[in-house]
Amino acid sequence: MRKMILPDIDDVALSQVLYALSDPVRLDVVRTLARDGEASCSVLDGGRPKSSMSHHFRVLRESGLVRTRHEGPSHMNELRRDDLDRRFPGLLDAVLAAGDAGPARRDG
Amino acid sequence: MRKMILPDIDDVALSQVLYALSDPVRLDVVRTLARDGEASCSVLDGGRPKSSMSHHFRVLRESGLVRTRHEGPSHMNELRRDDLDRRFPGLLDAVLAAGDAGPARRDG
DNA sequence: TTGATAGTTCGATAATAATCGAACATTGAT
DNA sequence: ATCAATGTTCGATTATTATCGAACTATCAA
Repeated sequence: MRKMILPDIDDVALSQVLYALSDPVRLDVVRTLARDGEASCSVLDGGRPKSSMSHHFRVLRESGLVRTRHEGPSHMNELRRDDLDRRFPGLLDAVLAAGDAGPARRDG
Repeated sequence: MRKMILPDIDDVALSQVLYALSDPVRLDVVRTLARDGEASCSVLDGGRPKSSMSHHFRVLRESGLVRTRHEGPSHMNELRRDDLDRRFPGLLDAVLAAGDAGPARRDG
């Protein structure tokens, strides 16, 4: 396995973070991490194939949203809250405050 | 021309807004509108083809970010700040506070 | 070493989106 | 009606991304 990516938060572009967060699967991962503190990849996969999730975790890492550390055979993920709050103040809070990702109304 | 799209802000999903903002061209339009209040499409095109910009404006409208009104032959665009601030409190502020879209560091 | 578990990487495919020229529509002026 | 200006829509192309099986890597236990 190649070295884990952990970009300097100052090298991350806003567009990059917004893009990473714009995918419902990844947004759901971020929400869960915000609520639960940290979790392994398998806990967060929602039944999706490992290869699909591995892709999403890579996007989350490259965009500075998530840090992954190796803990035995599993990988524990956590939000880079401090880094993000410093680099993009209020952004993560606003995203997490938005509740679920779907429309606020169920019907018209 | 078909009727202008102006979705109820409650029908807009967070993912949708984040996606719309994740494109540098569209993010730049949003920044300009936040600074200047309103502007026509041609003022905001940055030299790009009209058809490309028309696509971006449609994405911005469909995601609830921008409202377009017809003013003579030109179309004036403005941010839906109040709607957005109510639906996603703090989000637009955080995005606009982030300064330019690129990495914070020019070099390493 | 063998096996089980947890993720990554690779490769192929399908889906989505960006780009942009050309044709069309709308407005306002002459 | 004709013309110029402003955008939209259409259609085709290209580029990016999501998805996922299969092969591979790493870790731990027996």
